Amino acid sequence: MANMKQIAKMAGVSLGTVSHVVNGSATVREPLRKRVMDAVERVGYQPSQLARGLRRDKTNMIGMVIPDVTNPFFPAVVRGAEDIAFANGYRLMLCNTDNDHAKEIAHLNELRTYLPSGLIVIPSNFSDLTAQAASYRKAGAAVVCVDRLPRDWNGDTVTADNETGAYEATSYVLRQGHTRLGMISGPGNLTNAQNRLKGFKRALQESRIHIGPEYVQETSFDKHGGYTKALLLLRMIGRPTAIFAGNDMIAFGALLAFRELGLKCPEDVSLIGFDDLELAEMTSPPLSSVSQPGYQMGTAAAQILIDRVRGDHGPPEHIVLETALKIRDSVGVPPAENSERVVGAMGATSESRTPRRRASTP
Amino acid sequence: MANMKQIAKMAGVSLGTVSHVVNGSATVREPLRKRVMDAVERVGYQPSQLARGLRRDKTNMIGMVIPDVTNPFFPAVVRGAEDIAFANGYRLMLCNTDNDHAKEIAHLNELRTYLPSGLIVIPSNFSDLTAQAASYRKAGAAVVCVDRLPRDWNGDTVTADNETGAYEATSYVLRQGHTRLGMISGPGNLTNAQNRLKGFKRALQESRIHIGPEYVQETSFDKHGGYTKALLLLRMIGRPTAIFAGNDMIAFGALLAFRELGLKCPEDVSLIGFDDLELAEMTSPPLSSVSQPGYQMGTAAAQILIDRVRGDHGPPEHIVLETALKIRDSVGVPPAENSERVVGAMGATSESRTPRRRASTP
DNA sequence: TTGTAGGCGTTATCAG
DNA sequence: CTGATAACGCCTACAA
Repeated sequence: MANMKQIAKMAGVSLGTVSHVVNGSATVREPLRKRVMDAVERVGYQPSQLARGLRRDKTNMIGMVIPDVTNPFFPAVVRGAEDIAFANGYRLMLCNTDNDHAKEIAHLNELRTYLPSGLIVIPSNFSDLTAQAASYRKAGAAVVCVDRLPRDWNGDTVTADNETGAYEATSYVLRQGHTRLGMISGPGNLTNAQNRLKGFKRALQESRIHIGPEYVQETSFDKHGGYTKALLLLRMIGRPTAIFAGNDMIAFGALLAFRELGLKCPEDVSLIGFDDLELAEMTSPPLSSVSQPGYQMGTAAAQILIDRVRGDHGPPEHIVLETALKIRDSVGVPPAENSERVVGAMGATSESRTPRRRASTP
Repeated sequence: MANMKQIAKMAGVSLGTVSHVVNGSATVREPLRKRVMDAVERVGYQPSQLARGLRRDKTNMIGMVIPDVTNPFFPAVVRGAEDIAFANGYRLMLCNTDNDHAKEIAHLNELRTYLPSGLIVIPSNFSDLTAQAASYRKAGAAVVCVDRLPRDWNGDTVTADNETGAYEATSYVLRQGHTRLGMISGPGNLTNAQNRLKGFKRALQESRIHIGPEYVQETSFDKHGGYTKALLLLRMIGRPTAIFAGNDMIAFGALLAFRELGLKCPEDVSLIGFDDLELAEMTSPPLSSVSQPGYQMGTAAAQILIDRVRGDHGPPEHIVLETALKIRDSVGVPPAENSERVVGAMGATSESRTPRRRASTP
């Protein structure tokens, strides 16, 4: 690959002049400039990002640290970030933490040796990024947190308005006449799960509806958790007539549980999710859900990051994106009180009937 | 961040010695070695990947170029690659091409200036990577293609056994008694789509079943394409009693079309997909599909790449992974011949009822 | 306006 | 076995 020295020789100018025209760091007189540009064109010269990064103490890379690309909500965020990054000449280094804080730290430590311009992080469970972020900032790199926030986070953030979204979803369910609601919430230490729970409770409160603590179950943000907790909720005496799932994956799991118990949705139980994944409309019945703008979360985060790199030293930004209630067919009116069919008597063996994980071929 | 010079000073040795102990490039006597290691530990020294890359003419980065992370099949591949990469000290730079060859080329060109160890690419439509790959190889970087192959590709490959998978799926459908099959195939220029079509045709041939060319529709690998083409197929006189979808997204679109036409699956039409996405079991009815090991495709690709970097100069590897037929509920016996309900009379306005794209919140 | 030269943090070569 | 020292490709004072 060609380098500046070669271009300089070809154009009959000094190496420094080449650098100046390439970077516009000094006005070079037209004839020289043209000679340089011609040489650049001719050999398709591109400056080495490595050398440049070494010299400038900063590369055009952005570390993107997420729990798991395989989790259907995150790719949208990644894609949004990549689009903005690419449009501005930045590249994304993708890291999966599996929600493991140790792995997260490991990634952050290694990433730093590439001198990225910044980090876009969807924190893992129990994340504490303050120390790491401080170290990155000292090196002139920006760190923005997305979707959920680590403990005591004081930097830039991009989140969805989880509380309002949950509030609206719950209110909608209440308006259909339900009074015994259940919630299958995400991990209690995740701020997004916390806020959705808060919205849920606020809506109940405003309607002066009380539910026992056993109606709120906490689990991980996945199908298996939703399945297990839905089973639990539905086997209670006085089972909920509607369930608010902390996210769509949980809702999908709940749907599996409904199916297993022979309960029809929404005739026997109503269900509403959060995320509005692309496949929510494919389930049976099509899932009502709170849509949150994953792609925009990514673009917003990348944009803040790039602004910071370009010298924006203002106070921390806290972008909160709106959610939107997406009504489909999974919420109906509550069943007549006396129609509650007892289920779950046969449930003793249900542990072994857990939904299969993704099939794998050797 | 600490550098070698500082470590050298702390340990009271020369810079070169530090390099030797860090890289094991020469045996350093124990006392010295220990002093160096202590200093390294104390300040948490990590070598600059930038400087190292500049010097070695190669970094520990792997460019991962895919059509779109947002497409549910690809994240598994990415994840597989990232796991192997991470375990070996490599990082992934993720690039989305949107199946646009120009964008693909742009990515490859820019990536090169980071001197990656190699590239894992899921080629775009009409991809021709021969020139680019040659240039990468000349620079000592490896290039492996995954899932589908560019025109005249002669390098390492990792693919699924698409033809066999499609053959088995089709045979299974035929065994249920169907004789009028339709196929909604992926883009004709994609090798994976071609091979699935080939498997489909081979199964038909072996059963001596002939279908007119209008029973094979080609479209893009997405829900919208599946929806449109399914509508078309189902409005034919003598419509197929079973449809083989080129991938699950197409199948999902077909399901939407069934729903719109009031056709029950599998009573009125059977359907089978390809990919076995995690959400195939959530649809109504649960979708039978050919499962292909995306994660393993990623790990295999990364492993080949790393082997190459480590000096494996053998002939091109062509890894073909097995698929597995996943039987759920979307394939049944064909409906009685005279029960074909005419549909589609009201379909004139259907263009406007296209499935919505993902909702976006401003 | 243009050129020169030092140095970013490493690795690798080559004396000692 | 250890220590200088010269690149790697680029940017940026500073000098001309």
